[in-house]
Amino acid sequence: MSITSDILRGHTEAIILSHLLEQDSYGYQINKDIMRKTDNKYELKEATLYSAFRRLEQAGYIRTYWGNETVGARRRYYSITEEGRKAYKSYRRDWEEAKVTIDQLLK
Amino acid sequence: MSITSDILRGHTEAIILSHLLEQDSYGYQINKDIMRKTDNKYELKEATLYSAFRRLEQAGYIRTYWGNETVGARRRYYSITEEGRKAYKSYRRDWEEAKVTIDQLLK
DNA sequence: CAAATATACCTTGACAGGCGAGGTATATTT
DNA sequence: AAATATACCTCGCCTGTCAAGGTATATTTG
Repeated sequence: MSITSDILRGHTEAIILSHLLEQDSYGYQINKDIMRKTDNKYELKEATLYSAFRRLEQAGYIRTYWGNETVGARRRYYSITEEGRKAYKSYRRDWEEAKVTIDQLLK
Repeated sequence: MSITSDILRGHTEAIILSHLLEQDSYGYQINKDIMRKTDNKYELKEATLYSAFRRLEQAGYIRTYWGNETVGARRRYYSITEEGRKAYKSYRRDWEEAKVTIDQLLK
């Protein structure tokens, strides 16, 4: 793991939203995807993930529904809302700007 | 202000160390420098700054001494230690890697 | 077949960093 | 005389991360 909690902080929600842009998904899957995508360099801890889901739902950025699995454990799916897409875009702009600014400040 | 507290978090110490690489400085000046460098887009709040100084000193990354001003308010200067330089370099590597990873995760 | 592992969900409470709000003191400007 | 600028500092709140714990089902392994 090379990304600290403090760097992670503030990106969690955007990372989740980004994933949901592609397709609806559920917690366990999102978690695995992130690890796979980053060659296990980055792991969203479960507690972090679920608290982020709560915030995103609260904010109206995602909606949730239960999957209709007949075998295996039940899955709670999440889908991004129109508001969520806007929030994602806004976040992306902020991030591009923040990167430049931080780079400046680190010389 | 375009950088949120959550994005800022985790960069404060590195930003301070980076400033001290150039030359010894003091709190008020560092604060002003950062605002100037970023066209007021970024401000390190005083409470944030001073608590970071405490942590950096605790960690042995900076040393502190009082300036010998004869007029005006006294100044507490900070200088970076050899350990601090190492920490800065380590941080820089992490940041370069984190940028790539976060970009990946945001697609 | 019992135990371990994988899939899948969730909560609680501790911790740490950012920062609003407040404070002190000196020098200059209005 | 009051306001502003320079310069320092502390207290306590807030919020996001996460360790540790829990539940339930299905599959693999010894």
